[in-house]
Amino acid sequence: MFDRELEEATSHIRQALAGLSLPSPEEIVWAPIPFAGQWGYGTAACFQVAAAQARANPGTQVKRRAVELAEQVVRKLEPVSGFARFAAENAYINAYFETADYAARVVDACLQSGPDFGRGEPQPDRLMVEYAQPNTHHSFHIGHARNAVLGEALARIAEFAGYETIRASYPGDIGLGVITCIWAYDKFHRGQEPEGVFARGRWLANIYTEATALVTPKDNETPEETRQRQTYDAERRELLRRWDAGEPEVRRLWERTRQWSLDELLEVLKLLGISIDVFFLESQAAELGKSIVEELVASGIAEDERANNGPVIVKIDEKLGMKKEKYRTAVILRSDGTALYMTNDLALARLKFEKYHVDRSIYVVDFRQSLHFQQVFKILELWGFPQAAKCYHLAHGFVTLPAGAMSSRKGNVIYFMDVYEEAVRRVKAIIAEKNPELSAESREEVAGQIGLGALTYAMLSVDNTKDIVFDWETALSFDGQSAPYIQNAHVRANSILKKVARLPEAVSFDYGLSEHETTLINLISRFPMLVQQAAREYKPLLMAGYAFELAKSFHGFYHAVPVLQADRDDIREARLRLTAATRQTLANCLGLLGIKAPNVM
RNA sequence: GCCCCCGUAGCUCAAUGGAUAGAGCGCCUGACUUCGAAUCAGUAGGUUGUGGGUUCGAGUCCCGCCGGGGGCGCCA
Repeated sequence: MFDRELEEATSHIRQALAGLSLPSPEEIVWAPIPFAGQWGYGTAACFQVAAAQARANPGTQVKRRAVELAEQVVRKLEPVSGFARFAAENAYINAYFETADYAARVVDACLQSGPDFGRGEPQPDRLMVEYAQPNTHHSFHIGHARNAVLGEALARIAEFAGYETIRASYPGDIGLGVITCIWAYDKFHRGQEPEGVFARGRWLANIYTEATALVTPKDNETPEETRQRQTYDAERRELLRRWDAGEPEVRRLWERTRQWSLDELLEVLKLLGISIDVFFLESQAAELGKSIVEELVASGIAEDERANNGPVIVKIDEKLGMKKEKYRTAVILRSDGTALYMTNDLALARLKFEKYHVDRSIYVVDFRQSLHFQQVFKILELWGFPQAAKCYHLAHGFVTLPAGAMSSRKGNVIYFMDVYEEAVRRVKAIIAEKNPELSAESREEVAGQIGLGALTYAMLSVDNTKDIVFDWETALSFDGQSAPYIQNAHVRANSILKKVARLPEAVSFDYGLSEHETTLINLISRFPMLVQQAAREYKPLLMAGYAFELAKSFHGFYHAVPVLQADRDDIREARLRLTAATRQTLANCLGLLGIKAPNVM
């Protein structure tokens, strides 16, 4: 927002240094001055110059020299429009903005752009973000929710930052686990089908858990139990073979139950505000994958050990000439010729590049699969895909329970819908207490927005790499650093603004601004740059932290600074516009996180 | 054995190589006849696991060690 001014200041500094017969650093970097209350940007350029001198003249004290230099440079600096003054402080060169101009420019720019405030210029790269890939025949749990919420936030941020963004989902709809579920369904529950999308999905997931228990060896099995289990195991493997052979009866059973899971997935995604552009199903990738394996064997990248009852493998470290084992050996096709996860991911990558023409491909998958994706990307590289360098595995931590990992197979999972419903229940109780006059209709809508917001925020306010230990009180916290706190700031801003018929036209901020106001304006001015940074670093956390900062500043402002009751009309108008700009920025920022900004709560 | 991630306040977590390492929760003390108290103001809390190195400057980068988690040929 202040690129032009800072560029001008940069060239002035270079001139001043030249005037002192000193070389300029290659790059002069500006950062916001950390002290609250006064606005501006500062640069540590003098440290670099002093350091260079110290290298030439040993014995030079760098810090003292940097302080001297900053003072000398500032004395020689010509005024730059937009800046009130330059100051040498602590060896930094600080440029302070013209208060009234700066405030008006920030607020006007925000209100003029409205929902587009912070949106970046269109970028040439096309991105695909792949996320929300639970297996079918399971039910959507809180760990899936973290993945989905994180991927969606990334997609929104990338899109807003200016990249054309395609949202992709890749449910795993086949594999021995899926077949095990179908086997048990057909054997013990044939023809049954509960009412309701969520109830049905959950019911199917329970069958999966029960079925897994039936085929898993137990301690202290009786011979009778062992025989039974082995029979069951043989049955499900036979079913997999029949599936692979394409038997219509098995396929129909599979497709029907799969649809139950996909129906549930779509409902959950809808609830989360996620609209996927491209669905890849794992089962559809197998055929292409197998042909790719043949290609890799033919080109000498892969080795076919099937003649010796082995699988098809790629010795990645060897191919790369690595001394230490790092990427190891990847199995890309089973010895019986059936496709693996790896087979399918190779096919999928190729589809992304060749059919959807993506320049950058982002895989949002938990970090347990880091090696898998490193192998995929390296094989793509060996294969000759230039886009391999632009594949990125966003490895995120997973959601565990205080007692340990969740496991669909073991059935000890926290389902997303249970948490969501509990969140809504709690929010409703609070509304009943704090805002009883809210209409029943609004109450329903708002409770969903707040409850889901709290849950979403709890997942996005932790850095990608960290695990989240799920507990109800933390996940559904409505106080402190939480979505409801931020949403409440939005509501409070709105409650002021709805009392005026029309927002005043652009006004001057030429009065003594309080620190509360300067802090707000400073934060608002930084939003567009932050969007770019979050997109570049794949870090929704930055937006989550920022939204809280902004809300906190607004709450402070709201408490201490009168808006409607301001002493003078011009101050009142300026503060109304500042309030509106804050509301807009809060809404935009929450929107990037996939969190709704209600007008009442 | 090898590879990846993490270690910051009692707890949960922040901090583009830059200025005095910050929030929230919890504890304690205050503020609603006031634009909505789901709020605000204040108190207390630190040898950033550890030892070196690079740098004008390191929580951040490099190496070693300690501790925790994950992964390593036909699960996904």
